[in-house]
Amino acid sequence: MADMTLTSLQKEFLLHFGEMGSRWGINRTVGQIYALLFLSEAPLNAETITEALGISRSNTSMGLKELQSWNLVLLRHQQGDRRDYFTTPDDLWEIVRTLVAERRKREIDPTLTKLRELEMMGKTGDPYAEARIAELREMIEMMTQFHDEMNRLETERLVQLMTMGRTLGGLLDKAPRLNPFRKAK
Amino acid sequence: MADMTLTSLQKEFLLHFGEMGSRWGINRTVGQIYALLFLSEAPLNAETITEALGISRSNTSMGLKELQSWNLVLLRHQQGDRRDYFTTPDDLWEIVRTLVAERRKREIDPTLTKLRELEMMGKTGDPYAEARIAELREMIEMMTQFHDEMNRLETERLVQLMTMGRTLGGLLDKAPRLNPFRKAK
DNA sequence: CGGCCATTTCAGAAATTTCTGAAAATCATG
DNA sequence: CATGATTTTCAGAAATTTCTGAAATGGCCG
Repeated sequence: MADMTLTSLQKEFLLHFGEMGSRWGINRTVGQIYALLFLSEAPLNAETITEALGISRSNTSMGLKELQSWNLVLLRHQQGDRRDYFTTPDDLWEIVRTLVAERRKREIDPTLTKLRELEMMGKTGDPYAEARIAELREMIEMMTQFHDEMNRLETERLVQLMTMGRTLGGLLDKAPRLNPFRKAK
Repeated sequence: MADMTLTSLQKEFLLHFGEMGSRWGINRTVGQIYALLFLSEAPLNAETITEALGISRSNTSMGLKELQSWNLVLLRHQQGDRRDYFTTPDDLWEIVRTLVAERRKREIDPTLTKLRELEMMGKTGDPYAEARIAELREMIEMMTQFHDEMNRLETERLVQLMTMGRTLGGLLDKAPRLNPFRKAK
């Protein structure tokens, strides 16, 4: 295995990601595996990760599986070595796009589906709840459509948009108004 | 207590929020309490919530405390009744703003602080990790600044921006370019 | 002050999630 | 198709989180 003495920088970063893991909807181990890969220039194999983090080999396997299900790691192979090596994308913007897409898939889309389903139920004798649900569905649709738009922009454009600062408000004056939308109460 | 027979619409919505709770970083009970308040036109007191959800009074108390720490519920009082009554804001945009702000506070800000702290460590003998950490910090700063900007817009403007659709890309051509930023590799 | 109603706290019980070691599956290669 | 290296699965153990009932706290009113 590559020498797996971690620098104090790596150690601290990795412990932080571990602690934050629970807040981000992944567990400590998964957070730490990700952090380790993120800071490693070269791809790492499961055995190296296991040693570096002092966890069981099976736990590493499950953690990597979880990261793969999030599309957060890339699988690489080395010439003449059958083991799997993992990395994270170099491009941070790609990472963020993936993260947002996956979170949307897990945290938003199922709710959108459920809301549409509830609206299909028809009259329920609770007009207030029906209205609230419809309103919520509309808002989520608007936000996911906006996300789709942002996602369509190339990275350079996205950065341009994000660094616009105060101009954002003024810019809207120049935009044609489409889809006039009722003002929120 | 107000009659707490739930309609089937309420029941389904509430169960869904309960299930999603874990994905959203709150627990089932907290999700259900929020869902119930969200669909109720009138504010509810703890006893009513307890009965409606079939949980213990103390669990309700803890759940409400959690929701208050997220600023997701409003406390109301009724004339001649000493009990606390809770609701959610009518304005969904306000709810989303709060949600995003709180998530940022819990999920992003501590990491930003930690990254800055790690950068203070100075030379660590791991230039790649140092560079990666700096790059991550820069990106998070850019995104949080963008969030601050969006947050500064009034709701009407925000809706206008979000409903712009395809025009978004074209609009950028009209914007003055500030802060040219290196293209991602 | 004392009684009463409402809410919070908290220690332990219950439920859920995470982790491990051992066994099973996979799969390239001789 | 047998071998050995690698990865995955999975049942139970360990750790963590959530929930409860009982006791403590808080505060209003007479």
